[in-house]
Amino acid sequence: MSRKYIDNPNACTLVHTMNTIGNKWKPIILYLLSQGPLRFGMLNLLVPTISKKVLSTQLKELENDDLVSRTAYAETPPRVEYALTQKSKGLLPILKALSEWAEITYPEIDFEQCRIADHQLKEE
Amino acid sequence: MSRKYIDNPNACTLVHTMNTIGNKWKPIILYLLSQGPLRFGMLNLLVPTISKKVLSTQLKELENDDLVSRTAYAETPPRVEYALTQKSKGLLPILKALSEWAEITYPEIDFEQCRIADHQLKEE
DNA sequence: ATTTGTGGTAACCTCAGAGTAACTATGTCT
DNA sequence: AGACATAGTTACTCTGAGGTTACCACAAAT
Repeated sequence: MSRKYIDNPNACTLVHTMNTIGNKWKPIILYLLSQGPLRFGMLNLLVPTISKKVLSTQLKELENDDLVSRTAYAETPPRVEYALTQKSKGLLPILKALSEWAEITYPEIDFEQCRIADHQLKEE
Repeated sequence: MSRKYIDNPNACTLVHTMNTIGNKWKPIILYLLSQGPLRFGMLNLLVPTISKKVLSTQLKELENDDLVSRTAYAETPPRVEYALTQKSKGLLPILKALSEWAEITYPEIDFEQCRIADHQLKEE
């Protein structure tokens, strides 16, 4: 047997990457932050179907993996801003490539349907 | 509010991509197949910690998404070969980029530890 | 007659991730 | 005094992805 799992450490890094960002919410969070820092409440507005608990968990995990930075301002009511880090900025072109790949590969899927989320958004 | 979920359909395609290949086993299956077609049993050997049932499920889903082709030969005992498709071949450079990103971003992680899987492999 | 090899399927179980709803701290506004 | 706003936490439930074990069909080999 010439081809062995042992010869494929790349597969391991892939598994790790998927464990890190390959879940239901993290790609979308990273994508939204790619356009600038956002507050907790604004993230919650932009992704109306995520619960505060889950959003909190995801952000904490992203912070642990150094993919998101958290800045709390000592005000009342509190203000907390989340932003991308150097590590996650390196990920952006890859996320973009994944996005384009899906668009090209599955032209029959209407990705615009996400717009339903718009109904739940308020104007600023 | 200028930045809306509605303005970010890219995020939707990301979610879709992650739903399609962002789970525990599919990236590793695709990566192994990138070096050539493999039979069911060989995939099971190369990923010794996956159960036959789960491997079967994953391959079926990949086939449904047209990311893997399944060729059964009418022999006894049966022989079935799995291979990448045009769609998944377009994914390979992106998977490679993800892999390299993880290696560069998390240099403290020893991705070589996957080699433990080697103990369970037999020579061909 | 029984075992072997291959590529599965069926029935069942488990547990982490996700969801829900209520609650908190703090200062400001009415 | 009470309501409001932000950024959470706590306690609870629920779902489904993944895991385990046993079994099947078929022909060839022993």
